[in-house]
Amino acid sequence: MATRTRRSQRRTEALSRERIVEAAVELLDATGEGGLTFRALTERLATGPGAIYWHVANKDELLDAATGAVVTAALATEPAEPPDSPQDRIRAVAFGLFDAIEDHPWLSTQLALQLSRNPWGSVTPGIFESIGQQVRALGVPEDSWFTATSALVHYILGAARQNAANTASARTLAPGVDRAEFLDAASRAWQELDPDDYPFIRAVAAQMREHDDREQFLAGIDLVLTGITALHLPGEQGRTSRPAT
Amino acid sequence: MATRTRRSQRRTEALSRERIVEAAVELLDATGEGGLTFRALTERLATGPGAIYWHVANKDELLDAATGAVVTAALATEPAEPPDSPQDRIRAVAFGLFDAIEDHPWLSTQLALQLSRNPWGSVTPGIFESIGQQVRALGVPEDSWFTATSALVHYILGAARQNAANTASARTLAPGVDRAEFLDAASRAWQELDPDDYPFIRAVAAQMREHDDREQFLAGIDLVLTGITALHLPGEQGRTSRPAT
DNA sequence: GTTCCACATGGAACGCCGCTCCATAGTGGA
DNA sequence: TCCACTATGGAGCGGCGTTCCATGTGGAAC
Repeated sequence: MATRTRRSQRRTEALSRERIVEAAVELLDATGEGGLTFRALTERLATGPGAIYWHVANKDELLDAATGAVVTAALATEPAEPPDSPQDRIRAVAFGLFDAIEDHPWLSTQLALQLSRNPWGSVTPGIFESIGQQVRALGVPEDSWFTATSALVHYILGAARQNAANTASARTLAPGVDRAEFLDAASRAWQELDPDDYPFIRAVAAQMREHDDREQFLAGIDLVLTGITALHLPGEQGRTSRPAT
Repeated sequence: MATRTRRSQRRTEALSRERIVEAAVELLDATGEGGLTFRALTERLATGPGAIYWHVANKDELLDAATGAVVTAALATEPAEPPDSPQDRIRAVAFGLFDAIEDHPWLSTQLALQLSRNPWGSVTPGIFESIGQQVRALGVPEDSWFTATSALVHYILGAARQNAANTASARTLAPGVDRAEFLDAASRAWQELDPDDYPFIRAVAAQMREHDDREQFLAGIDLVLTGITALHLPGEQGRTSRPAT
């Protein structure tokens, strides 16, 4: 967040970390994960590698910054109808990330990498914070905050990733075929798996054909929310007999 | 463990896809994700790239095969005490994956990549199948199988990944410092974040210092299981409970 | 026992990558 | 006016995944 309000425009347009990250996001959106190259970036910005490396340490940092920029924007967008409960706010955050991952397919991979490589960088804590604040607002006891938030975040990111992968596969494998047709074909392929090895996947394949993505995603969130409510807020829903740890 | 009963040994030892994958896993374990190189692999196997490419299409396929081999082994290992309920079997599968990811840090990244790139390859369906069969055994109605299984799988892989990232960070950043000291330091760092931007993370940082990883992991699984039970098995809420560890 | 050929091998080389180095142009302060 | 410093862009390095191809090899056919 450097204050680059100065009028120091050496060339037609000043180079800045912000402009580099912006170009990186555009490049990723346009050409996919493999399309972000320092050579492609230098061409698009009409400069050389040295100039870029003056503002950015290396490619990983650039990818992190691009991921952070998109995620921050996704977390900042306000939902259409203002949520009036913590549950609705969690759903709003979840769909914000869901849509961002669908709009930027590379984000899926990048978030996963960020979560496994340096989980406590700048991006992940932002997501945890957004969800965690609502978990707290639900009234979950403090010693369960981390568990509840983890369950929500991991489901949200995992399911959104899987959804985006379906969309991407549909686009890549058969550009003319739309998503529904792709899922239909995939569903039929799963049903031809060995019944002895994959009885469950075969059985579940049928419903894949006619499911609504967002509804499915929402159902998973509600499942986790139900678990949180039942386990930690015994007054409001079913009580369970499991003693607190 | 490899059945090398064939007599077709052209050289001192025959090259085979199996032996290549085995060497790749060893290389990944020893030198990390970046250590798997076709050059390192040719040296270790005392051969040339051409010989390897005869058995394996490209590096991605090799990584997939290595991931598949480790995951299959993890799913196949029987738990110490035989589980007698679907819940226990789910916990056993979860800990099998948890331990595998902890033993092979590269697996974390690789599973995430596999889930986002081609989610319906050979590895992911195996995991879905293992969990899904137990979800079915729980008595969950068929139209909720996918949702329940997704929630479990995504939590398991996400939480295991995060745990492995902590272990790996502890090893990488300070080889002499053990995991507890690392978490302690990280916890203190989080508590110094801006209270306005990160109130939740700050508050949660304290419990990170003294939590037990496996217990925490288990608590998340039980949370999702509770959600499944409460939402889909209204009559049997007590069934989620487990004996105190 | 000899011939033969498809399978299998390993080394050389190609193109692209991230990244470093460096000469130098522009710019604000003394 | 000059200087010190920031910022730039191009040339080039080492390493990567991958391809190509000449050559070795062992079992089947005769």
